[in-house]
Amino acid sequence: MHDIRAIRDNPEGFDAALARRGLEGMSSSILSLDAERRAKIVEAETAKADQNKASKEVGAAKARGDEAEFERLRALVAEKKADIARLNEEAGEMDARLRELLMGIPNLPLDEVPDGKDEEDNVELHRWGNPRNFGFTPVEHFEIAAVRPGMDFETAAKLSGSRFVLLKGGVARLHRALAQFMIDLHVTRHDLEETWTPVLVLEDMMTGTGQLPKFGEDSYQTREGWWLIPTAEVTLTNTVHGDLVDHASLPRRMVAHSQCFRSEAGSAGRDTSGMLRQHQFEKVEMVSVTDAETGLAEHARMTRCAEAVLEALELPYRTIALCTGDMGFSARITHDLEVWLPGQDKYREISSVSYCGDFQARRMNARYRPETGDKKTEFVHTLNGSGLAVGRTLIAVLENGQQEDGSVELPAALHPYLMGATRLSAEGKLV
RNA sequence: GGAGACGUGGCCGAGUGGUCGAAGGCGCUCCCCUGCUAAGGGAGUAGGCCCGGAAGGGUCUCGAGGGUUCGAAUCCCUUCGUCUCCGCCA
Repeated sequence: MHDIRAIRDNPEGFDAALARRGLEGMSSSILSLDAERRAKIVEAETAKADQNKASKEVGAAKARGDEAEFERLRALVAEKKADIARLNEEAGEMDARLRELLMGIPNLPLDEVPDGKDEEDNVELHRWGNPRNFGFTPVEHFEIAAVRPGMDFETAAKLSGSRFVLLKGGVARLHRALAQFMIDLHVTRHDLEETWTPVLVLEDMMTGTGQLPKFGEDSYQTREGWWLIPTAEVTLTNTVHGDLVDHASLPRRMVAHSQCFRSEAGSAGRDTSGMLRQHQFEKVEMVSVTDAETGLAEHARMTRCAEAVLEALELPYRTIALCTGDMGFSARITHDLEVWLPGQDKYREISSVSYCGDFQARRMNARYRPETGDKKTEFVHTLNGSGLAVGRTLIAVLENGQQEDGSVELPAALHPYLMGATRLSAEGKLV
């Protein structure tokens, strides 16, 4: 959520930043509503102050036995009451309207974010690794002989409908091994705290990280009112929801492996074959809670943490800076990692690392008290990034390791997680 | 699922209709004393919103929302959350 005072202080800057996102300027409508609201607050509070004053005097009049004065003040208070109720309601309504308006506006891009309309305008920052020279035409993951017995879309469709998958045998084990490997890497080498979280959350948490109120269509809600998290960003980030945290405890670096649930509303027809885009998938997610001073450095660090996973798995990738038009709602800057998928002959997104500034913290009311300077509280700054999407990493490992005979050679880093197995045979066995 | 209890400031915890934004403790900040791996004494210390150049002032907040009342942390209702016992259960 945006700081109304920041908009008041620099409406032109606010509109200019929105324009970079392809949105129309909104400062004038926001500020006129804000002005109306403040005037109403003054009116309501002045009336209320009068009432409070009279109320106090009522007691005094009663105490000294001045019945006439007592009755007069009582009547005065009663009379004021209706006015106050009306003014308060109007002020509250304006406040709610302003809040709703602000809640629906995406975060502003940092200066270093490249301008652009959509993914076409993203900027590649660097590449790592070289796509293998196969000597045959590589196929997509679900077409590899070694994979077919272990990746069952038909049965999953019977159980749950489209965009689900049932993994079996070596493929299922490889999938599990990947998640374990990622968590271990982050915990032992990157010093992130392993965390295990619920996947059902209260509505306020979804609002806190920005999924609600605007994007409810993208997630699932249970009959009881819980939301299924679309990413562990929701739970990890909201660990500080409503808290005044100790500044010395920052940065807090967390990692969790969780199921994620997405309705994929609006992506009908896209990536329908294979397990690239599912309603339910696993992701290893990193979240940092820090302050304004260290936020950007933390973003670079987190990006490196994600890149390290791909490098350890020997998967070629490129790192791109999302342009203003392609960034998510809550982000001020985002770097995506795209892994090479030879079966598609394309780089595809496998991680997204975003710095949100205090945008989510305002929604969550998550603060810290600086130990120096004035003692005013400050909002924390939050970051999140995939490290990595497990299903997509599985795809990448399979496609990049595929052999002409239909088997798959597996990266050395995974061997210990597979009890020494080094490949998936053409029959789908780990050997 | 049944029964009950609880939700107070950074933390712990008192407060059951006015003198309460709120005792006390802890923590933190500043000062004093002490000259020793410490202790003691004093003062200060909630947040949001609004007005104001500032000083300062107003208003709201004791989980949230609503109600009763001249007046509510304190009474009533609703709701969210937490806990306990019983039942059930991975």
